[in-house]
Amino acid sequence: MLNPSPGTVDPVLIFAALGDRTRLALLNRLGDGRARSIAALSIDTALTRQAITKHLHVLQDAGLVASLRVGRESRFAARRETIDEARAYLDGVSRQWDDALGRLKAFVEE
Amino acid sequence: MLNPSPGTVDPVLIFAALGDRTRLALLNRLGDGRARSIAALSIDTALTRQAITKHLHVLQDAGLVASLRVGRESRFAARRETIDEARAYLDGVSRQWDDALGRLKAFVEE
DNA sequence: CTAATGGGCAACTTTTAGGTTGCCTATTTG
DNA sequence: CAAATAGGCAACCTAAAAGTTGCCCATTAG
Repeated sequence: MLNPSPGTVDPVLIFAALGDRTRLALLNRLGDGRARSIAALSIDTALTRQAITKHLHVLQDAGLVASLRVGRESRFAARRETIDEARAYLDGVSRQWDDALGRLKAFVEE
Repeated sequence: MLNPSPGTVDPVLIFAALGDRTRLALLNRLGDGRARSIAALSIDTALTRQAITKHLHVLQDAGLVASLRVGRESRFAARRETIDEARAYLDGVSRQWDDALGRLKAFVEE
């Protein structure tokens, strides 16, 4: 039904997609669960429709949004799964680092 | 004692810093809590020492690592706080999206 | 004291990301 | 059907990122 359901995505891709102000703003707008057309997402932004289109594709490649063509418009909606995947990754990092006590001490000693 | 303790950092900066394979690898190596010199972090990587240095500075600007000069070497260590900040941000996004039920339905209706 | 090691700095090259313009096609709508 | 709307595609332009090389300075080791 939707476009890409890429099971699991490379965390680097996800973080890179999140590391841009415009895309983070798009994601936040889509965070209300409503699917929106490219045109709808392009108003209220200084950028051109094509720029927004590119950003949406980056988000889609990262699995953060999915698209569906409806008539002449293509609607984009946020995907929870991938945000959760990013969270899980950071949780893993955090957990790994938990075991690493005495990190500041390690600054001094060799 | 350490270099920058930037209270709170722009999420975009953090995600952008995480969105690079080399930097994510560096972070993972530092995730054991040991502080390492640039030279130490440069072996086992195809890149030059200067390239690694640049990546470390990007990580530092994002608050993900801190550095301390010890004699002739400068040691870098991971900072838990900023990873937690990123986690908190994603938690917020996730929580916002929780309220958004019927997202898929919204694909069909206007 | 003289190597050798660890880094900083700056200039430079190359690749990629962000963005624009122009044009063409498909779908609505009056 | 004609005009308007929504997008796709491709070429192009910049600016920033990633990486390199070269050189110089500080610190440590023989």
